[in-house]
Amino acid sequence: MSSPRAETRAPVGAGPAVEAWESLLRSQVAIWRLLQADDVWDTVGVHSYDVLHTLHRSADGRARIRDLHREVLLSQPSLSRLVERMAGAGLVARQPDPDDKRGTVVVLTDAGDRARRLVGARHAESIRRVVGTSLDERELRALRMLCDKLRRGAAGPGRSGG
Amino acid sequence: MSSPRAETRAPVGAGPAVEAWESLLRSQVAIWRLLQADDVWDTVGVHSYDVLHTLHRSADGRARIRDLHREVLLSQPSLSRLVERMAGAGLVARQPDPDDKRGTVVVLTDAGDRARRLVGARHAESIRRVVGTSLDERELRALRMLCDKLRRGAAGPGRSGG
DNA sequence: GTTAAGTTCATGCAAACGCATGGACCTGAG
DNA sequence: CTCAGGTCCATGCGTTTGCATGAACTTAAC
Repeated sequence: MSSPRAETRAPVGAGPAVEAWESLLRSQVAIWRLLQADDVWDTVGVHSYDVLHTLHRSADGRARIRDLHREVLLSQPSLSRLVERMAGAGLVARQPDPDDKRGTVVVLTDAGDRARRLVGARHAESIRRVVGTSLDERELRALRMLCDKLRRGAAGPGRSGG
Repeated sequence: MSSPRAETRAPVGAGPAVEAWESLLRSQVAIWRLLQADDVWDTVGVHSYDVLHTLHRSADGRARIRDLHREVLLSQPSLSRLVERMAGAGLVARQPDPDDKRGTVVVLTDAGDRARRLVGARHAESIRRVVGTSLDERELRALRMLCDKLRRGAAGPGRSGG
């Protein structure tokens, strides 16, 4: 009760887009907390797993650093150094790109894929427990559809200050 | 060498929960990128704004560090130091909690609220442009509903490795 | 060929982060 | 009261991050 700054507009009504984004962000934070705490990231860190996962989804388990950078939420220098560390740990290998001598191709090694599979299995179980118990299958599919649409929309327009 | 991993199960079909989460995460990353790049975080950083925003939503513009920690995706020590910096910048003030002498109450100052409002307005506009153009109002409401449900579900159960 | 502009990745450096830990305080049992 | 266990915040310390920048290369124009 009572109110400190009573004249502030839009306490929760800043428009459906803002509300949706806020809800998306908060839920993501809440779930991320659980996944990070509950899951076992003993062998590879979260970002490392993200790289391994992205490589796994790429053709032949290899991708340019530039492409990884689009998927992983990490600055380019940070990603560069992460890959360097992962290469040191034997999870990936770095090769020069024959088609573009500026490029560095990151290749998923057997050890890297083994680690990815191990962590991925436990991670998936975590997700099913945390996410899968809150929504039923119909809702999960709807959520996926909306997020996919959102992502596709963000990839194209939205660029340049309106 | 040779074909890397032809027998890997579940390339995309790891279950609806995993798919939904992955989609949520990826869309969040894509949009976050745009918002970070496009928006103007010149005066306050992203985490600082998060703190300011959370304080604004709290009763009387004040909250314990413990409560802020639940909302902001940051470790407790990092949050502690962020608040310290923000206090140094005059965005917030720190007071001992009279009811719990362990606690530190963070109070939103006028300058902090001014900064929050300024950044918040531009940020909201960014969100409307990036998020609001991809989904219509019906979809935005559906997304919000699903994410809220997800967050409520994550708050209660999901704890302890079942 | 030559030159200018754009792209891709790596490195120097300061700032920020998380983990482990410690001190102060609260809570509950005996 | 006393004592054990839990909570809350701050600090030491090594690691990681992002920004700014540079080197190497590609692309396009002339």
